[in-house]
Amino acid sequence: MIDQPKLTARQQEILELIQKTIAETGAPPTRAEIAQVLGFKSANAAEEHLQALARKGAIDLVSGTSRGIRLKGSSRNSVRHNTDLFSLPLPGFAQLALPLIGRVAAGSPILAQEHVDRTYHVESHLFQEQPDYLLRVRGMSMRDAGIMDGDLLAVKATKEVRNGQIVVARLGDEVTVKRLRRQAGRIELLPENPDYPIILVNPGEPFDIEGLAVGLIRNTLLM
Amino acid sequence: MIDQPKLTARQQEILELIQKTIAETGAPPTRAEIAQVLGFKSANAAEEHLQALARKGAIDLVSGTSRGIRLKGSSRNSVRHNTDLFSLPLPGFAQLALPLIGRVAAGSPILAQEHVDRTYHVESHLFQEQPDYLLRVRGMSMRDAGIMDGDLLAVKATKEVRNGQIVVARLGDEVTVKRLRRQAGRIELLPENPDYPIILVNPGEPFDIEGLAVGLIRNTLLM
DNA sequence: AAAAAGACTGGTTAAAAATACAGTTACTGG
DNA sequence: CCAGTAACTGTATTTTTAACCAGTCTTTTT
Repeated sequence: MIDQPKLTARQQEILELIQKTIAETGAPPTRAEIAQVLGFKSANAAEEHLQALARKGAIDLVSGTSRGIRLKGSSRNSVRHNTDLFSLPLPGFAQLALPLIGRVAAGSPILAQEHVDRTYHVESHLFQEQPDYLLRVRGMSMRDAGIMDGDLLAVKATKEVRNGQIVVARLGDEVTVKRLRRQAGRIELLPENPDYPIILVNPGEPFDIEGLAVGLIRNTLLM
Repeated sequence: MIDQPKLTARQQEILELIQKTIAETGAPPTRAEIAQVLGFKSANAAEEHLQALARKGAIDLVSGTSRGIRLKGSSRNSVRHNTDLFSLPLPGFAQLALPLIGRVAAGSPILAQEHVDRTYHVESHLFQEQPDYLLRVRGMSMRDAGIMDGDLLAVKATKEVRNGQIVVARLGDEVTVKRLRRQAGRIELLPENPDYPIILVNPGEPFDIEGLAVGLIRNTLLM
């Protein structure tokens, strides 16, 4: 057998993670996945460990290909780790941590810590555009668009919104969800419920686009 | 074990290529690699074959993940998997794999493999009750309950439903989402849209409760 | 003590990959 | 004959991923 210079404890950990990922998901992990599982804040830490492992002959790296990690020699017949209850969990997919924003206090930025009720984790591809946070909807002004009181609106924090899209807007201290209409230099916020008034934004009035609605989650369907 | 509808010759070829690629390189192929080997000029051809294989239950597609192809059942000759595919991405956040059911073919069980479009992963505590699958809603019969065409209804596969809850019911070959009303030994399925008729279930007619609506996801909010 | 290696953070960039959409062609079963 | 399915081509867009650079801090090794 080819010699294998001894690995550091950390490198051994990385190697076992690779074996485990292959055993469980059928494919080697990406740098980002390794970093996530081991708690690195930078995928580069994983990259360097992989290069060290490749230098020491434990793995081969296939350049330019995703998940291009190949086990070599004795690494290939890996131990089954699954019986270990305390083994590290693995992501099989990209995950998003979405803070749930409840009431937004007057005047404060929407993503301020004190608004965060809790955090939900969902698959990042659940929505077409990646959201940044969840906003609990208050009131029925968007009822006819199927956005009900208590719903969690998935919002992407951007000011790049197109005409007719549903946006999160701030008018002074008030945060509201409405459909945006920009025409003839005028901005209107349209409710989707005839019982609510159209909001006209007059020039000079405090107004800001906080984000774009990209999806919706309702977890209060039971009764 | 779940049945596997027969594959076309081409689909069988794709499946064998996936098996071969895993055996030789240790990871599943990309769409582009499949296309190159089989001589397709567009990677989309591979994509469509993969989706067909996923519908027929031969593979699982992990959305948004490079080389996110997982062999299932008898296709998985050598690679041992965790019985139920799921480890947790982070301690404390149990993830749920929810198959998305698209069209439900006449007469077949709702969870039949060929209906599964793809699998989404969400945190298991996102909804009050743990769902078993997502059902793509068709039509506007529940509009006034905020359930719109194209929405993904999170459904718990149970027959234990209470009066007034929103359920997935089967009437013969038809699967429908309605509010349930049981009174005086009579069962009614109520739409939440005055344009749709109340469905009266007469005794003796084929009728079954497929599940309970526990939540909703809308990923088609953008326009 | 100085140099080297190990273990990271943080940011950038370009290629790889997934995936959507609009078509085309051929075949198949009512 | 028509609708539906299978099997593609071609284009486009966005996310994922690999890979590199510049640092910091600590532990080994010489």
